[in-house]
Order: sequence, then C-alpha cells, then structure tokens
Amino acid sequence: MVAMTTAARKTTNPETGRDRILREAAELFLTRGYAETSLRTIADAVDMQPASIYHHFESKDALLTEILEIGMEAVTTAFAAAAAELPPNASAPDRLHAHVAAHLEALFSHHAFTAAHVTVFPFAPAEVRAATVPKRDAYEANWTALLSAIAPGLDDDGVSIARLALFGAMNSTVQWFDPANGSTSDLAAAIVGPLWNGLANS
Amino acid sequence: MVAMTTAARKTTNPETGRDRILREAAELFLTRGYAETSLRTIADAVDMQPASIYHHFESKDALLTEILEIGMEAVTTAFAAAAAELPPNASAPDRLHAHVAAHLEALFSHHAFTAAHVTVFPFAPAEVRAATVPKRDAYEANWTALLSAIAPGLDDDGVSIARLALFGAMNSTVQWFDPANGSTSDLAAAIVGPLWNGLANS
DNA sequence: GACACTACCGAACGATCGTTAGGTTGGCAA
DNA sequence: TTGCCAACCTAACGATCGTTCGGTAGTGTC
Repeated sequence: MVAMTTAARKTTNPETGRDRILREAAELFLTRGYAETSLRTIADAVDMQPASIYHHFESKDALLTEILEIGMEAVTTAFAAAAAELPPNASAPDRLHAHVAAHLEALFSHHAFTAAHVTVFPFAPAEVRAATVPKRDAYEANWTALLSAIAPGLDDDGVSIARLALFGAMNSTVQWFDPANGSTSDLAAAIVGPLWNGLANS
Repeated sequence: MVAMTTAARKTTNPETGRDRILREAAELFLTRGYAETSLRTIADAVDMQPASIYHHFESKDALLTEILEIGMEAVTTAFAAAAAELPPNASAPDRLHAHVAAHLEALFSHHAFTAAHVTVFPFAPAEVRAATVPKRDAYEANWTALLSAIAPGLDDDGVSIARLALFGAMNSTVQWFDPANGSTSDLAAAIVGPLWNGLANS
C-alpha cells in the first residue's frame, strides 16, 4: 500500500519529485507569500512528508533561491531570444514591443518562477536576495541599454525612470492579466502603443 | 525606574502609544513583510511588551487592517483634494499630472501606510484583504473615470489596462524613488510626460 | 481618600515553525 | 544474491509564534 503510491505517482506523473517540489513551492510562495507558506504545506502539495524535502534541498531558503534563479534565467533567455529574432533594421517601437512581449511571455509561461521576483523577492531573507541580486542587475542592464538606444532624447535619469516605470507596469500584469483573455503579444501592444505614441494620441 | 520610562516617553514623544504602534508596525510590515514581522519585534520598536499591544488592538490582523485603511484614506483624500484644486478648464495632461502627483505625494508622505497596499496587501490574510477591498475598489473607480475622460479614444479594456499599468508604474516608485532626490511633482512630470506625449517624442 | 479607568507589565499557554536523526524501501549494479 | 544508493518515511527537537491571564502603577473623579 505504501509501496503503491510511489509507483503510481511515477507512472501518472512524469515530473520528478524535485521538479514537482520546485513548481508547487513556486506557486505557493507566489500566492501565499514565502513566510506564510510552511514546508508542511509544500509537502502536502507534493504528497510527501516535510522531512523528504530536505533530501532535495538544503533548506527552505535554498529552495526559494533556486526558484528565483529559474525565473530570472527565463526572462534573461527571453530577452536574448527576442533580440536575436529581430531584423537588424527593426524600428524602435518594434524593438520595444518585441522585448516587452518577450518579458510578458516569460512572465506568464514560467509564471510562478518569474512572478516570484515581483512579489516574493522584496520580502525574501537577506541572504536569498543577495544571492539573486547580480542576475537581476544584469537583466536590468539589458533594458537600460535598450531604452537609451530607442529614446535618445532621454538622459540617464529619464532612462532609469522609464525603465522602472515600465517594469512596474509590466510586472503588475501578473496581478491582473489573465492569459485566457488574450495573447501576451496583444497585451504588449496595448502597453507599448500608448506608451510610445502617448495617451494624447489614443 | 520603571515609572520613569513612562513619564520620560510622554514628555519626549508627543505621539500616543497607539499612534506609535500604528506607525512603527506599518514601517516594519512594509520593510520586512507581515508574516515576517512578529508582535515582539513591533513591541521592541515601541518599547513595550508584546501583551501591551493587545490593549490597543484586538489582534495582529486588526492592526494591519487599520494600517491599510489609513493608507487608502490618504490616497482617496489626496485624489479628491487634487480634483478640487484644479481649475474647471484644466487641460487633460494637467489633470493627469495633478492626480499622479497627488497619488505620489500621498504615497511618500504617508509612506508606510499607503505603500503597504502595494507590497503587504497581496499576502495579507484573506479576512484582512476582504475588509479593505471595498475602499480599494472605490479609489480605482476614481481613476477609471479620470482616464476615460481624458483619453476618450480608449475603450473600456484600454482604460483598464492604462489604469493598471499606471498603478503599477506609480506604486513601484516606492521601491526605487527617494524623495530626497527630488519632489514628487517632478517625479509625476517625469512619468506623465513620456506617458502623455509618448516615448517617440522624448 | 476610596474608586474607577487607562496604560502598561511578567509569565505563560498551546500551536506551529524549520530542521534533524535515524530508519525503511524499491530498483539497479556487480 | 548481495550490496548500494536515491528517495522517501516516522518521530521528534528547540525555537518562535500569536495570544491570554492576572496583575500594577499612575491619573483623574467624586
């Protein structure tokens, strides 16, 4: 009886125990918060005992660190892929749209992992944040370069504010946009359009 | 010696015990998170014993509920005040700027109370969120009305997306803008300018 | 000068937390 | 067939959590 559950899980779910923990934990952290989610809750979600999680992860903090790293890798990869797919002579608004769409697509396809950066990261333990900060900085640098290239009229402060405001706008979508109601590309267009041309022309 | 501390606090700090708890708790919730902040930490910050907090508040949840209500009242009042101060024939971008500036000013002057809505609210206990939702909805309705008035070219979905993206942009400022580096009115101009005229013209 | 009341304190409660120690099992390698 | 190892288990640890109970010191009232 005890033996059956393991075998049954193996056949019905190809996801390994480790990946399942990562995914379920990411979703729980996202919806309930890090401190609000106990290891016993995570264990319940993956049909395990709390102690079993320690076979795969060193600690609860290490679990969160890995989740945040997966999320940051997803958006970083998406940014690079969008840049690679753009024609060399793409217009400024096209480039902006492509990268916004890529960010949003990553945000919703690796939803829990990337969205965790928006809501979980600020309250993560200091050591966890410190471990993830370099990768976050690198990703932000991509956007700083993009925005100064396509809006040469902005000075450094203007670029910073534009980037941060755009991040704020994009990342807040995880709290209100439902992918069932439209593509992330359309959502990107709905954000980039007014932003590029101005509300004055909408 | 024990008696002195009470007298000394009374004279050096005009803030009552209750208000002090509210303010310190709001700041701690904001910087550390709700679940991450224990009542013992709050008690330490106000030089009290944990049990004493229960003389002023029914529970930790009730304390957070009151903090969120103070914050929502601040932005609601600021919105109404901005509307009242505007000349009847103010231009659309002027109206937008005035309300963005009012929101940002409230965000930073009642910093911890209003900012708590951005970062603490999503993970607050369900009962706490339910108690605050009506006032949040009412505030959002103000913005929906404003945006549809000044950007008549947008349909309902467009207004919603514009409002949510603008909220995302404004509220994210609590995580990166330092009021020491400039006025909230300038910050509002830096956000509204590109948004209204478009990045294309920046 | 007795009384009530506000504002606090000291000590403790049961519950829950992250974590650890020490098994057990099922499948693969030799 | 034996031995090994990854993947789990049961049980419990000490720490910390929100909360409660029963006080006490100071202040104003009659």
